[in-house]
Amino acid sequence: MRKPADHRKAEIVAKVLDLADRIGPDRVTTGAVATEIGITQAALFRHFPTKSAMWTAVAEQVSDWLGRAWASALSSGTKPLDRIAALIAAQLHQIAATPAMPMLLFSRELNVDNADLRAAFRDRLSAFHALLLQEITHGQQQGEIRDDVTASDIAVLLISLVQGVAIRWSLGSRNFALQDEGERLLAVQLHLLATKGIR
Amino acid sequence: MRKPADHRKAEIVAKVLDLADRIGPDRVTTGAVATEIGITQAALFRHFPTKSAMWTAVAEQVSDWLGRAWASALSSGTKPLDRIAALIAAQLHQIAATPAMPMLLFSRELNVDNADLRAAFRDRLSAFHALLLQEITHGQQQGEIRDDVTASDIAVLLISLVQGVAIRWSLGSRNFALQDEGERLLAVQLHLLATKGIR
DNA sequence: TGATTAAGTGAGTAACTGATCACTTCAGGG
DNA sequence: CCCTGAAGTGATCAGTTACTCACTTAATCA
Repeated sequence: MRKPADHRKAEIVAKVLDLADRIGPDRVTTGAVATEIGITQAALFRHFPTKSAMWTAVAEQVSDWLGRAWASALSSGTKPLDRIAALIAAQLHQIAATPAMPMLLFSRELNVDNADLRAAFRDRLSAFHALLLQEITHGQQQGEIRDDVTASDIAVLLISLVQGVAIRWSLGSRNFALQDEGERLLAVQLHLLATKGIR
Repeated sequence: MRKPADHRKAEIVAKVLDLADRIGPDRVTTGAVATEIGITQAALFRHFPTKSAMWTAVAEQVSDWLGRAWASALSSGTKPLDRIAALIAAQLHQIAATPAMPMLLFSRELNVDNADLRAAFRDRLSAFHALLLQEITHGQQQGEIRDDVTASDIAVLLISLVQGVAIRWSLGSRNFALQDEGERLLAVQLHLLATKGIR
């Protein structure tokens, strides 16, 4: 059962992500990936020169997904608060669909072995920060968001919210719906931020 | 150069934490620990039956530190807001002093290999949540904290703040002071929470 | 048709890791 | 003074992992 190269590559990337979720990023071995796909371990190296290259391909895949999700979030709604909520929701959705992501952020692969992977994720995170910052600033200019707190601090608080919920979801055996819980807390935080007329 | 058993045990635990910080928790090998201490790899197993046991000892050490830090934080100040700030500051201080902790939360060792370790950390996290919850509730009763948001949600927001800052600090090569940045953001969040008289 | 070549195989290898074991060293108590 | 037992050593083992290589298979196309 031979498959054309691009198909196999995509299949490998998907399996790496799947295994990373099920057994942890640093437990993903070339052997496990290969046998689960149904080919020999040696065959993997026909498609990727090294194991690191597989992870780099995974990072590109995830980066691509995130980019698309953000773009579509930004094109929904016109009010800054709505767009912010859409951005956060997209982020939560991506994490739920790629449960290995929180773990991946702290994996040995990313932090020690693969500098490219690390750089890729850092770029993506700061891009998200920039997008949020822009919307928050607009929100403050339009009076939707209180301006007695700097936009950058608000962005960090919102990003932290996502990460905190994701961690709790990840460590807590995923015993609640990440998306729902995240959006509930987001509503709370946005309520705090929208409240104008400080005493 | 022989050392009494307790001293060696403590030395091993400290070295495991040190190495976990420098090269990642899952890269800590018995060989590396031993040679950095200056003994043979085999000698480690005079003090711990398995490698897992070393990690369990590490968890007990960290748990102990956290417990003490929280207790001392709670005994400082009388106003709930002060005590909350002290709790968060203690947490930030512990993370800064034990930089391996965020990574450890997502290590293979904790998530896959060592169920005891996992349980120990989860217990500690929920204990922290409980402490925060209590202080927040007091704060609401005394009118220091707005009560149009549930205490539990506030607790999650504060914990998320810590985790979010820790992640940013960890991924960003620690290019800012975790403690300062964390306390600055905490002040912002507490400002949002303290503001009464919503319109 | 026959040559080319991408995809896959099976059998390896070198390096590393956790753990074991027989043996040595040495301090303290009877 | 010698005996016991804790602490350490050096050699070694079995298992795992990433990666290699000579070789086969099969689809494509000139």
